Amino acid sequence: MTTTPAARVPQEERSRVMRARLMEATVDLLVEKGFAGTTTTLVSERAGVSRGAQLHHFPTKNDLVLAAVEHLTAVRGAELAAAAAALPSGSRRTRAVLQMLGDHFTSPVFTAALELWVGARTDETLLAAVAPLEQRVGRETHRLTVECLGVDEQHPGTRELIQATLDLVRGLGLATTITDDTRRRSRILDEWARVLDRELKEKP
Amino acid sequence: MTTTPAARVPQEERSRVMRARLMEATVDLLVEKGFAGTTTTLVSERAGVSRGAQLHHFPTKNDLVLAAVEHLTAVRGAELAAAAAALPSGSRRTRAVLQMLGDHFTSPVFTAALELWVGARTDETLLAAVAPLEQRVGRETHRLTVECLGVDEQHPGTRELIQATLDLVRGLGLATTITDDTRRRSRILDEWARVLDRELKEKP
DNA sequence: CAACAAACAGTCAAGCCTGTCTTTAAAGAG
DNA sequence: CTCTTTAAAGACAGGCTTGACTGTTTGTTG
Repeated sequence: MTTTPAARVPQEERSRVMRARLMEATVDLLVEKGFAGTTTTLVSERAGVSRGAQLHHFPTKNDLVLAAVEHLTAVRGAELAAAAAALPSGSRRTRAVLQMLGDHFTSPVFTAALELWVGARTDETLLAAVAPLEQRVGRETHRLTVECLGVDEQHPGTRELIQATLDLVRGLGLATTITDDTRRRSRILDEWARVLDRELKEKP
Repeated sequence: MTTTPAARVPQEERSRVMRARLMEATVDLLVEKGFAGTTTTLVSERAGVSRGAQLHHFPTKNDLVLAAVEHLTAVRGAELAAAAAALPSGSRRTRAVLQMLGDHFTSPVFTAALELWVGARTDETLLAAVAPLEQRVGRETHRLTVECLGVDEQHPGTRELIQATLDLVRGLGLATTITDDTRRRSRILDEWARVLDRELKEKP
């Protein structure tokens, strides 16, 4: 035989797969080794892609990380939307929404995003790419939360309480990266749900 | 002249000064360049200390960073205590306490601490040093907040509300490192102060 | 004042990361 | 079937960081 006639994959598809493998390896490594520990060499090894191929698709490390940021953004959106769809209804809904947010902000995707935020803080180029994306995600998350809770954003104070809720879970997520205290988190969210229900129910 | 008889400093003092210079330079660089960007070479340059002297006091980078963590912890405590002492009394006290916390969690010391947290997440050794210190600081901050607000921690729910408040400002601090939106932060704290006063006043 | 120890200074080699370069294989077009 | 273009592979050099090493100055102690 001269060449294997079986494997006949169009180059567009090949590229897509390669890029996906590289981006996913990047996100994995962000979680595992942190931003600084995510070297291009490790990424290509982890992805099972040769260094040449990697540099063909992503000429510089920034190109790779930027692509990974976009990829991550998409994953984050999908994950959250899925969780929102599976939300129960009834009296415990507020608590369930908080649980969903809490889970999301302690998941690996959050960890990877955290590494990017902190990395972007001292990297001009990365910041330019991360900031707008993050703003979009933030707005989308806000919208989703409002929708899940079924509250009226026009009512004064409501918008701020939702924002506070999101900042709270962000803070909880950050704390979790160092010491994972699930019970503590749970109690806080219990109480927060109570406050939220009370404050928001008066403004239907 | 043979030697300048004027400068006669005991070695203990010299060491102390040198170490302090190095630790402060380290903290500065953490803010400016991030954890990964804080190289030992940069630190010695910034501190105006020779490389030899640096390695004499801190044989490895970890030794240096660990010392910086402790130093930072002390600074954080002092800063917060000072802010607490200057707190006004009266009806707007709750808001003032939140402002104090908000300011603290957006200050350079917080930024440096953030870099250490994130760095420690993927560095076994660093984590072992940061985690216990952070727990101490956390408890101390909690205690201080309770004291400033003058609330009764025994009352069910109060403890969780205080914890939530601290996690909220932590989240706000994290968000600020990417996009500094002072007005947004201010409105959120306004609203939270209102809620807090209402929730806590019922439990004197 | 003399000997010792600590503090300080600066150089050096090893290892790692990034990105360039050359070469080979595969796909698409004529 | 051949030619061109794109994808993939792997070696290579330049730059940077870390920590070890040698030598010098300064303080302390007998």
